[in-house]
Amino acid sequence: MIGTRPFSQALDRLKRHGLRPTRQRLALVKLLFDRGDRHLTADQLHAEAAAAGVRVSLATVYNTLNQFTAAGLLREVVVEAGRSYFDTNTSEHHHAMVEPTGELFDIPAGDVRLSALPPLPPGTKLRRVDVILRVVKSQDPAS
Amino acid sequence: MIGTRPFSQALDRLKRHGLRPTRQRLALVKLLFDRGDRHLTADQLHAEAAAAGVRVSLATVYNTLNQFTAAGLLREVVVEAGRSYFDTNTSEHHHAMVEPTGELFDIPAGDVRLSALPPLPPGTKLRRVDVILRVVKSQDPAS
DNA sequence: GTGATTGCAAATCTTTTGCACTAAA
DNA sequence: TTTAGTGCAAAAGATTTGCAATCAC
Repeated sequence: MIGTRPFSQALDRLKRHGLRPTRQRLALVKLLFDRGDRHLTADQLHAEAAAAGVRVSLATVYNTLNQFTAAGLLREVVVEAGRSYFDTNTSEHHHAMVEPTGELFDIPAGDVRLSALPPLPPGTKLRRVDVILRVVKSQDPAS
Repeated sequence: MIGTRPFSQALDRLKRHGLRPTRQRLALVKLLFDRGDRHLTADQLHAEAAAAGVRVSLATVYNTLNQFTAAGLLREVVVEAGRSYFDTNTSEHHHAMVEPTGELFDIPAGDVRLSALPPLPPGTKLRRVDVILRVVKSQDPAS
């Protein structure tokens, strides 16, 4: 029965990461992962939940996004001063960000070639590399 | 007379960018540029000013940093969710950021080679590329 | 039951803004 | 003078937190 698939997928995803499957978490997991790769702020997800008839407080959305990130379900993307995006794609990749709207697009890791690593600050090791292409809507739509 | 150099340098820098040289701006320019490349938050600069005996309000520090950035004297760097750094190095370069302290180090642009540009979102043109190496203090200081 | 989770409101943190006052040109 | 710049306090926006009520196990 295909209709039950999304539910068990969401449930499995939570269980796999040791998160108790509450009504709110199940709903948020579905909103996040049922529609491909997404970049959402807490506020956007909260609005989506409301639109979908799911009652969740904004505080719970924040807490849940942080838990999901800590559990490895999501990745936090910081490209603008006062706003955090949560990315459902946790595999290695980069981002293009459209100014000033803040829209995000994925850039496959393979599309950006980084030379041999530059010297790191002493006593540190590399955890991750983020490449952000900051783009603007071009005045000339033909170019 | 060498003693007057820093003063006229600060004054020139402001004049060159069409900024009226007030007592506060002169003091902030000196704090920012007399000590090599720096990455500072508004709060840090405000604290430095206070320590140096310069009376400036935090609001003025924020406004001044934004004006300096708009005038091209500084560059804003966003690497952490709720905090903006201002970089006195406005030439092309990248950053290494130490977690979780937030310390920033410059990476020369030449140390990172980017392949041919990946396809950009349609109707946009590239404004800037930011590369952020996220590093952690290594447990093993010898490595 | 018992401990984890939620909702709400209040608190926190960073940054911006309104407005009367002060200083630069 | 005239206009730009400053300080203060209040406002704004994003995020976190304290605590009582609720839910999963």
